[in-house]
Amino acid sequence: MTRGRRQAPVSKKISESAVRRLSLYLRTLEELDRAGQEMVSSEQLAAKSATTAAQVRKDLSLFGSFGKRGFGYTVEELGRALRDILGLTQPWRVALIGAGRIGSALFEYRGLTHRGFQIVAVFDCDPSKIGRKWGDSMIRDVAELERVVGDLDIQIAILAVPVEAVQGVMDQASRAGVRGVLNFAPRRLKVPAGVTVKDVNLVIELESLTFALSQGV
Amino acid sequence: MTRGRRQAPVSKKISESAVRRLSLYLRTLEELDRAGQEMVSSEQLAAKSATTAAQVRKDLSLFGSFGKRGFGYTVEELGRALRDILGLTQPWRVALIGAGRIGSALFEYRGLTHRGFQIVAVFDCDPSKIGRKWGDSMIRDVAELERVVGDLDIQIAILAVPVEAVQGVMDQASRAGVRGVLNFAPRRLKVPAGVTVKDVNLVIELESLTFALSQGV
DNA sequence: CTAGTATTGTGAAGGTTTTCACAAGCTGTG
DNA sequence: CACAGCTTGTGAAAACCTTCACAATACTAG
Repeated sequence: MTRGRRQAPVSKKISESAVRRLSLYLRTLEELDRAGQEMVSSEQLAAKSATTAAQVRKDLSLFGSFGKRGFGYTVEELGRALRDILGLTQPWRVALIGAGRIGSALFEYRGLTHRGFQIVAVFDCDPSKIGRKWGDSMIRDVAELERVVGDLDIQIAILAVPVEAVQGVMDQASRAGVRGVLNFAPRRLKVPAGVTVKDVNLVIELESLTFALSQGV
Repeated sequence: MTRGRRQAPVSKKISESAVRRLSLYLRTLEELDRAGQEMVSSEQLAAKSATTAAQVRKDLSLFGSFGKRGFGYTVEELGRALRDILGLTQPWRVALIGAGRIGSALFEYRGLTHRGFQIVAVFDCDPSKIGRKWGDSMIRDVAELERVVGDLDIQIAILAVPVEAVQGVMDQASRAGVRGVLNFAPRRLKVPAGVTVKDVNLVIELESLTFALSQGV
């Protein structure tokens, strides 16, 4: 073992919220890097990520020791470490399922490719859409999902289909070997073990907003 | 006080996650209602909402007592109670700021109006978009934001603008009297006290997904 | 080389959320 | 009416997460 950064203590269980903060830290670090800053303290990282210095240090300590006592963290080095922890050193190959409004917005969203998420295939079940060109890929029939996921080595699926269709599509996707899913339909999906799902649900966000607003009255 | 349901014990602090679960329960109840079911047990509600029966009962007990021992909850009555708690008895008037891809997808999204969120004004700063018709409203210049928010009695703003512009738009919105904000731009907003912000950030969702996937290896 | 300053990394304390387990209470039956 | 069966509502326990506080340590200046 070198005197450099230590690796993760053991495989502890990491909380969802800790992981989300790591993702925030990474964004902050990228901003600092663009601004040309080389070192950052837990204090500053916390201020820019809306948390506390102790929380930052605790979160990082779950994975190792990345700073220098008395001086803080190297922006670039900590960024690399976080990318490593979050699994962002490889590019991820993503299937977008559903070429409606949400699908279209996601397809155009630059933030995804910029972070290493490549949408390598788009699917729909509407015959009037299948065959149309989006960017330089073509909208495919969702019936081909199983074959294409294998052929293109796709690991992640984004489900942007109507709620009635989503469980069926999910079943196809998991049979095809997709291991991670970002689900925009407002239904809790049943998935086999080994498949991870994250839900994005605007109504829940809005309702937690209206709850807060009504409380405040 | 009648022998009916009791009201909230006192004004305790309610956790964000509890509120989000209430929103989930409400959706489950609406599904059950459409299916014609009249009663539901905490057990069943939990199964359909991906949590535990004890959690359901604890969450509800934060606000009062809505069930009948030995029999469970009346689907319709509990639904009404949850709508009341979440502040959904009034319709909410929403401004959509940003008429790009995301804005467009949100504008078309039926789920919002269905839940009582009315998009009563759309704004952009791109002169080529201002004046265009979307549905039966017109895209307005974001410079008019302050006046229109007052005139139309808007309480909530959805920010679907580029990250560089978002803090400026937020400042305008809070000056205009908006009290709740759903922010799609990947930047933590600074807001005056009394304004509540919820962030929606796809990159964080995807990165917590890739974290899980890389761990699983 | 030593003293001084700054900031990390981390056990322990404190706080919050979830789970457990059971008394309380409702309804149908005999 | 009394009893049996079932499910709620809720204190108490357990698990989990955040904050505190300080020893360890890296670097700079003298």
